[in-house]
Parts: sequence; structure tokens; C-alpha cells
Amino acid sequence: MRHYKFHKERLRSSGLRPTKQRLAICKILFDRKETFHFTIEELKKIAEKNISLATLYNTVHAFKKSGYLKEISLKNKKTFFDTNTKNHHHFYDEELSKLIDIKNENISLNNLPEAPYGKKIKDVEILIRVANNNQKQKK
Amino acid sequence: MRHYKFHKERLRSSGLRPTKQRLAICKILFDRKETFHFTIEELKKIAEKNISLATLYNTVHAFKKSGYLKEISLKNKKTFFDTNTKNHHHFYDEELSKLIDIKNENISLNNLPEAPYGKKIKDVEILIRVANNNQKQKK
DNA sequence: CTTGTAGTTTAGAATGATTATAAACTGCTT
DNA sequence: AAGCAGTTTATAATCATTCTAAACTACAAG
Repeated sequence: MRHYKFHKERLRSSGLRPTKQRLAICKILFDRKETFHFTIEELKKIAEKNISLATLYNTVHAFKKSGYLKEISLKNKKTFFDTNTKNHHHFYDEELSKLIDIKNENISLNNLPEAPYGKKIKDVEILIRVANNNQKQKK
Repeated sequence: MRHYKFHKERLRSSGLRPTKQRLAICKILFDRKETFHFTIEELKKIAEKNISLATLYNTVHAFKKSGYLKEISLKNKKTFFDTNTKNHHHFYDEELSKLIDIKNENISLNNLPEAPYGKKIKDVEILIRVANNNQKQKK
């Protein structure tokens, strides 16, 4: 469990005042050993009725802007965020709407293609869709 | 330019009657040499006022279900579709909201990780975000 | 060629995630 | 202790997408 001051520092470094709502969000997101993948809706549930939706959106986006959270591309309508901001990739279980980290040593992309003329590669995202073994192809 | 019958066949094989709206959509989507990446909104613009939004959504989803179109995962709120249904990957230019195909021989993923227990890999999607060379990191 | 009907189209309403608004509240500097 | 910029919040607004149900149409059978 991290010290209160840790979160306060994180907030200040993002240019955010350490309010009780933001500290509560920090605790939920960052006081854990494992990576946390979540949607705003899930975060809302965990936070109970203490924090308004608008504040959740604002704070999560502020953290994203400061590089403390990563947004993940999905076909799904809901946006996922990830507390693991290091370069890594995901399995996505569409049936459970769950993301699972892929350890970096377990995947490797060789000969990355050259970016189109005048462009530069900013980011590579690999998503591996999985389903239950016994089931038919997705709908 | 493909023959009318070609589109009619495609429609029938998807269990769809060849109506004039659907044939018009087929022409837009499939009468071209290059892969076409589009959003429903863009398709709407190309189709002019001839076809209702609801029909565009219905038809595009029917084609997706039949395997004639692929849906592409993006952070963007809008959904992209791709007339290239072969296994391939994309560059995504966030500034222009444009997808660019990556030729399969230009990218290769070795030692794919094992799927989580009881799961099977259905699909691998690689998205390489690019930006103009001279510009700063994304907002 | 007419007709019946199942499949289609469509405008408009409904939904659901997200963002904007603007009034009340609060952390922090002086 | 005061004042103000930064925050929070309920609520309204927005935007893509899906639903609905009434009008329309392709097509098989006669």
C-alpha cells in the first residue's frame, strides 16, 4: 500500500490539486501490484457513490495526458484504460470483455515496416483476440 | 469495373435481396482496385442523399457478418471498416484519421504468445500509430 | 401480368458513452 | 481569515449507433 504522499506527488506533477476525490481515484488505480485494466463504468462501481461520473472522466483523462494511464484501442464502444504504461500488448477476451497483459518477452515483432513517407512511428499496439476453446467463431 | 451480376451474387450469398440501395453500396465498396477504409459517415457522404443511414448501417453489418468487410479496432469513437478481409495490419494516422494497409510481407510477428488457459487465438491485430515527422508527440 | 407476403427501407425516436455547462464548493496563498 | 483559481457535481448536450414501426418492394406462385 502506497503512502498518501506518493499520490499527492503524482497529482501535483500532473498539475492537479490533491483533492479527496482524486486521492480516492489514485488509491483505486495505483495502490495495487497487478496492472489494472478498467472502463470508466467499472471505476465508477468501485468508487461507489462517492465520486461523480464527470470527475472520473476528468481525472482519468488528466492521468492519461500525464502518462500515468494508457488508453487501449478496442472495437467495443467502451474505452479501456490501463495502469501499465510501459510498452506492452494484450489479449482481449470478447466474451468476458477482459484484457490480459502479454509479457513483453513473450511477443516480438521483427522487421517493423517503414512508416509512410513523412510519417514517424509513434506507437505499436498488438491486440490478440481470444475466445473459449470449445466455442465457435465469434458471432 | 465489376459486373452487376457479381454484386447480385455477393448479396444473395449473404442472404440479402439485391435492392437498388444495396447494389449502390456494393458499387461504392467493391468496385475499386484498392482497399477501401471507411466509416459509416464517409460512406454516407459518398452515397449522397440516396440511401438512409439505417440502411447503410444494416448493409455494412450484414457484409461484415458474411465476411466481406472487416471492422477495425480504434480508440476513435467512430468505427472503421475495411474491404480487405485478408489477414493484414494497419498504420493509423491520428491527425488525418486515416488507415493505411501494411503489406503482410512487411511485418512479421514471431513466437506468438500462448493464449491464456482454455482460450484460443481468434485474431491478431497490429496497429501502428504514426504522425508527421516534424510534429510533437500526440496531444 | 397480378397478387400476397416476407424482406427492406426509412424517418425519427431511443440508447449509451462521453463531453460540456455553469453553479456550488474547496484547497491554498496571502 | 479572505479571496480566488481550481474542482466537483448534477444535469443538459452531443454523437455514433441501434431500434421501431409504418410504408415500400422484390419475387414466387398462380
